[in-house]
Amino acid sequence: MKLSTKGRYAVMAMVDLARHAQVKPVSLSDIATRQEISLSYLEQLFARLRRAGLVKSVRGPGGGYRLARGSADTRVSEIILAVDEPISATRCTEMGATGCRADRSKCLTHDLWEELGNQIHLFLSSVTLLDVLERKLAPRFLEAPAAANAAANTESSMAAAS
Amino acid sequence: MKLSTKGRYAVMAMVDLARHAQVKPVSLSDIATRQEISLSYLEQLFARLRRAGLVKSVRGPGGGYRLARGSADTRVSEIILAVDEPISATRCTEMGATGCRADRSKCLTHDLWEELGNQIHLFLSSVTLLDVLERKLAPRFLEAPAAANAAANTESSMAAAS
DNA sequence: CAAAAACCAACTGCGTCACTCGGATTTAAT
DNA sequence: ATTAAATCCGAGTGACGCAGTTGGTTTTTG
Repeated sequence: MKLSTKGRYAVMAMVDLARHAQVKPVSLSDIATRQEISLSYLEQLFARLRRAGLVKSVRGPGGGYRLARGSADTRVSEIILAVDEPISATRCTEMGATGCRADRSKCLTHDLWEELGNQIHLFLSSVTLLDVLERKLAPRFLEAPAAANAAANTESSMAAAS
Repeated sequence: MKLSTKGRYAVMAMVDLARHAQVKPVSLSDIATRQEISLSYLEQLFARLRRAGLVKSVRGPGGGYRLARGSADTRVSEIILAVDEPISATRCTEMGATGCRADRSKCLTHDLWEELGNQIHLFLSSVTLLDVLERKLAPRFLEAPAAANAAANTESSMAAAS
């Protein structure tokens, strides 16, 4: 999962859409002025979002976009995956068993990137548009037991010893 | 924290260095052939790693690089922060209280990106080079999902972020 | 019909990435 | 002393994605 400002723009726009599309569809020019994003750039982003089935469009005057599903059923990870094109799979990333698993010494880091991708996806798919609107992000990640924090800041001995 | 293939190259090289620098320093040409990375590109990466204090250099024939600290005391997050230049801080990201906090509606997503950055940094700083070598990555993150949530309250995660 | 909106395609300036080239310095080995 | 191995250094290059622009077309409402 790629993390770029492009995905951030898309999420900003989708949050704006979820916030203002209560009664009638929201035009992209409204979002553009509110979020200070270029209209044509928004068009490109929403073309992808529409193809991904995340929004529905209404053409003609008074038209605009609505969420295809509810704001509680639209996850941030879906938005980012919709607008970012899939990773280039340059070296070892994400290629199948043939490309990388064969040579173990070269791809010691493979598991690391895979697990990092899992973490990111886990976090972003745990947050819905409604969560962002209500500023409740990923309660599972904010439970914050103090013990975990202490461990997180001083785990050098742990990691080294084990 | 930016995630690019550049940081991945740096981590690959540093893992290779940690693996082979037992007795004598490791030359970049060795790493280049083993990891299939261009030598001059490695030179640029190691210039940054050296400036960041992660490696030490030995010049002349038989020279090369060593880890400045032990492999158990070198964290993946440090490597990535060393080679990736700081984020461009384009729109709202990471700017202080003045830039973004003022307009709440525009930056509903601010907390989301901040927390995502915290998650990524927390994960990558919990993995050392030794962990990668021994394929023990962040046992806390591989436990049962309920207990594995690396939780961070605001202060500690800010402190860890940088 | 006119205006508002979604649609669409092509192009542009810019920055980063991964890499190359051509050196210079340091230092061990002969 | 010479050679060669290595780090250092700066400049430049092709490709690519990002963010935006231009200039339309279609659809639909009033």
